[in-house]
Formats: sequence, structure tokens, C-alpha cells
Amino acid sequence: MAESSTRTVERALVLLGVVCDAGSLPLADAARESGLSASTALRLLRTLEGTGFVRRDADGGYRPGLRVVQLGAQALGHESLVSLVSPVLDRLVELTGESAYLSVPSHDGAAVYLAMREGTHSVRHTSWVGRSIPLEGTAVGALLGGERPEKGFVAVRDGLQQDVTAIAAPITVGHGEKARVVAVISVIAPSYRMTPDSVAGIGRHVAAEASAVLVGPSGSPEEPDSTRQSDSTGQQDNPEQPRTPEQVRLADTSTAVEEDIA
Amino acid sequence: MAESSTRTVERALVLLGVVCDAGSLPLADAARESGLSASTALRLLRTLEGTGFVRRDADGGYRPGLRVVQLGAQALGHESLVSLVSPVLDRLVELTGESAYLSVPSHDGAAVYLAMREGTHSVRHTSWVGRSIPLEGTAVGALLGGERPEKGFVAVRDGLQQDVTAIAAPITVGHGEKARVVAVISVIAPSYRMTPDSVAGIGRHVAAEASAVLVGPSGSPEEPDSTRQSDSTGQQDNPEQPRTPEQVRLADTSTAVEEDIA
DNA sequence: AGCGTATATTTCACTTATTGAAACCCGCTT
DNA sequence: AAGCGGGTTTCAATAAGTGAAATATACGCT
Repeated sequence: MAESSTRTVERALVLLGVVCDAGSLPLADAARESGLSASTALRLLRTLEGTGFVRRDADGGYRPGLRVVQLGAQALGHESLVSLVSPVLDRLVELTGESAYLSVPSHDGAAVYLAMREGTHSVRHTSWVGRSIPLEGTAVGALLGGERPEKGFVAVRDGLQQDVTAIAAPITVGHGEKARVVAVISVIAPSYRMTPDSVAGIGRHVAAEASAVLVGPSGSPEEPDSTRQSDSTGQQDNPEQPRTPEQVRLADTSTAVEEDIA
Repeated sequence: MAESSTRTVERALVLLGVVCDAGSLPLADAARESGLSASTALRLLRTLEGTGFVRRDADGGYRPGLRVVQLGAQALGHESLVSLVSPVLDRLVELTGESAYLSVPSHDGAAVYLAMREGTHSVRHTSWVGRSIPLEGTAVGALLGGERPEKGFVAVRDGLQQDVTAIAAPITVGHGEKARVVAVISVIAPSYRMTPDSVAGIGRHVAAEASAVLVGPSGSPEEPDSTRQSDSTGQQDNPEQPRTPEQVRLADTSTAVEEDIA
């Protein structure tokens, strides 16, 4: 009851994770890293291959398949928080010039960036959607851990990363004692640019934006999920994009010609 | 031997696909759509849940988990084609004002958008990364099916979608008869804007860009270099083992580009 | 309320399907 | 040649997954 685990599936998923982490690796490594016998790993990788979750390259190595990309993009498209927060991130970048992120708690006790906008300064912080970040010693972690800062935001200088300052505020659902932090919005900037004043200024903006996300223009808070079926204009970005400034395109419903069909 | 399938794993993956497609659905629907008994579906969904591949929302429905987003982003990051083609897509958008896409064949006999750039016209075509597109009646499909157009590009008006014209060119590897199409670059625009002349003009550009991708401006494929500011370090992704400091991403372009799925 | 339907969850006997050691088959290096 | 390391196949043991049925729960409907 408590633990209904299908060993086979679990193993296959671990294997998938290993392959995605590595980008490409031979069977032997995959088996070793996931603690499986070669024959078992081979069998599982083959079924993963048959379903498009992994594929093989010329050297025989295993690499992530397209199905992974596909499902990832779909999943991100269904994250309504992303579309809710997109304009907020845009605004923060505009106001501060620094990079802005949306993160949510992950299942393994860490957090994951779900959306991001790059800052406009030529020296700016850069990360990518899907990146996972620890909770210890980070502004995001503090908030997800339940911290409820006086002024509505937390600033951490040189926490996870040297020379980088993170300023974060929680998106909460519920009121009073029962409030729960469902996500965190943060602005991350090079520390050398952050004076106490600028931190305070950015903090005010972040806190204000974060607290307004679920309230909406009219006032009453709404549940964050509200997964509308249909095909919201999904978006997905490329984690590494040296040249192009804007990475995540937001759901621009304005006058785009259309989409759907499958 | 020929088909080594791990039924359990296959079922779980189907289930994962169903959940990602739906965005959110109750157990009963998931079971029905994947042709499983309720108890089996429940068991499998639970293990998917335990590993973060799905999660449950307040209504008890199942929805894609963060692990999916995470792996998807990672996988996309390892796709060297994406980084090679990114500047090309930028250029096409700049030249034509229309949306530009990179697609590759998928394992199930369709194609998937791996990257895209939105056009600049206020009325423009919009799709998303991860979207899968059929081969029949599409420009992309024709090229992946082996068609080798005279002028280097294929244009299809009102194919998959009404009022939309697609202009596509193949990225091939190998020469002469042994050339294989590994990906397709396409520009997609509202048909009303497409005169024979503009189609020809865009086609020329697309064909030129596509044929140059794997050749590179100076002969060998080069990566747009990684002048990423700050770090983005602190790769504390998983409490597992030391991971590569700066993610190798772009390192494997030359060899990795050589193949696609099976 | 009372009834009916539909879903969520648990149990459990039946085996089927997964497992890993060992054997085998490469291509390499010593 | 012999040795070595990775990939692949075989195969018997048995661990592990399966689904029907029972139970619990939740939601309309008259």
C-alpha cells in the first residue's frame, strides 16, 4: 500500500535520467551508474528506445530521445503558472535589467526553474529552464522552506553561487497561517552591482509582483492549476542560447495565426 | 531478441504519454485511454508519481510532473542541432519576417519541432517546440520522405493547415545517392501573404541556409561559442556524483549531428 | 434521506514476465 | 596468441506484476 513501486519501471526511469544527464553514454556506463546488470540495462534501454525515449548514436551510445523533448515541452505548456508569471518576469527584467526566474518545489526536495527571462545588462546571470537548485543556502530555498520575510522578500548574497545575489519573493496560496508557498519569483544579479539600496529596490518590486500574481486585477485569489485542456500556445525555450537575447517566448495570444491539430 | 519489450515499462511510458497529452486527467480516464485495468494504471501512476514524472493536483487528477520538464530541457540542451541551427532561424526570421522552424523525424513516423523562432509580422504562424507533425501532405514530410526538390526547397500551400503555406528545405548528411535527410528547416507563413514571387524568394533563402548548416561559414561546423556571462555553475543538480562543471552541451557537435532516430 | 452509478483504492491467488549469472561474440591491446 | 572489456544472447529460478473482485468513497438524482 504505502509503497507500491514497480521495480522495473523505477529502474527504467532511473536509466532514463542517467541517459539524460549524460547526454550520451555507452551501455556499460549506464548500467554502472544505475546499478543494474548489463543485461537488464540493455533490455530496459531497448524498450526505452522502442518508445522513442532514448535513441542510439553512431557509436552505439545511448542519448535522450525526442519523446523526452516532446513530453517536456507539452508538460511545460500545461503549466499554467508559467503563463501567469510570464508577464511578471518581463516586467521585472524591464524594471531591473537583471535576469528573472520562476521556480517551484520539486519532488526530491529541491527546486526547479520553470521559466526565466534574461536580463538586459551585458553581464548578467544565466541559467536554464529545468535546472534544479538546492534549498540550502539559497533565497528560493528559504522561501520554499517556509520562511516568511518581514518585507516580503529574501536576499542572499553569494549563496549558491559566488559573486551572485538572489532576491526572491514567494507566491502563496491561502491566507494567514494556512498560507502555502507554491512558487518563488526571483531576480538574480552579479553581486558587484548590488548595493543595499538597489537590493531593497529590486526586493520591493519582486515582492509586489509576487504577491499580485494569484490575486489578479480584480482581487480574489485563484487556484494556480486550472489546467485548461485545449492547446494553450505552449512554449518552450532552449536552455542554452548564446546569441539570442529573449529565450522564453510567452504565450502571445494576440494575433498569431493559429496552431493546433495533431 | 528482435523485440525485447518490457511490458510493464512500456505501459508506464504509455501512461506517461497519456498524462502529458491530457495535461490533467483522473485515474479512470488514464486507465481507459491506455487500455489498462484501473488497478494496474493506479500502480504504475504511483511509481511515476514517486519518481516525479507525474504529480497529482487537488482534484486527485494526474498531471505531468517536473521531472518531465527537467529531462526535456536537458535533452533539448544536448541536441547539438538546435544550437547549430539557432542562428539560421534567427536569420530567416530577420529576412522574411515569418516564423521559422527546425524539425526532425520522430520515432513513430512523424516529425517534431525541435526549435522555432516566431516571425515579426503581427499576423504570423505559431507553433511550439515538441509539437509533432504528420508527414503526409506536409512540406516537412515530403523532404523527410526522401523527396529531393529541384530548387532545393519544397513549398506546400494549405497542407496540414488551412490558409498556411510552408516552405521547407532539407539538412542532409552524406553526398550523392547516400545523402540522408536528418532535419528540415522551414518557414511558415499565412497563405494570403504568399505570392509566387515571395515563395520563391523565401525558398531560396531557406534552401541556402539549410545547405550551409553542416558546412559552416568557414568550412567546419562551429559552435556559436559560449560567452555566457556569470556562471550558472553550482551544478548541484542531483545528490549523486560530481557532474560536469559547465555542461558540455555544445562540445559534441561534429559527431553528434550525424544521426537521428531509427 | 435513499438509491444508483461511477470512480478510487485495497486485497489476493495466479503466473507471467523480469531477472542476472554465465556463455558467447566481437574488436582491441599486450 | 592470449587477455581484456564491452555488447549481446540464453535460460532456469523466482520475484514481481497482473486483474477480478471486494471495499470504500463520492457524487448526482427522484
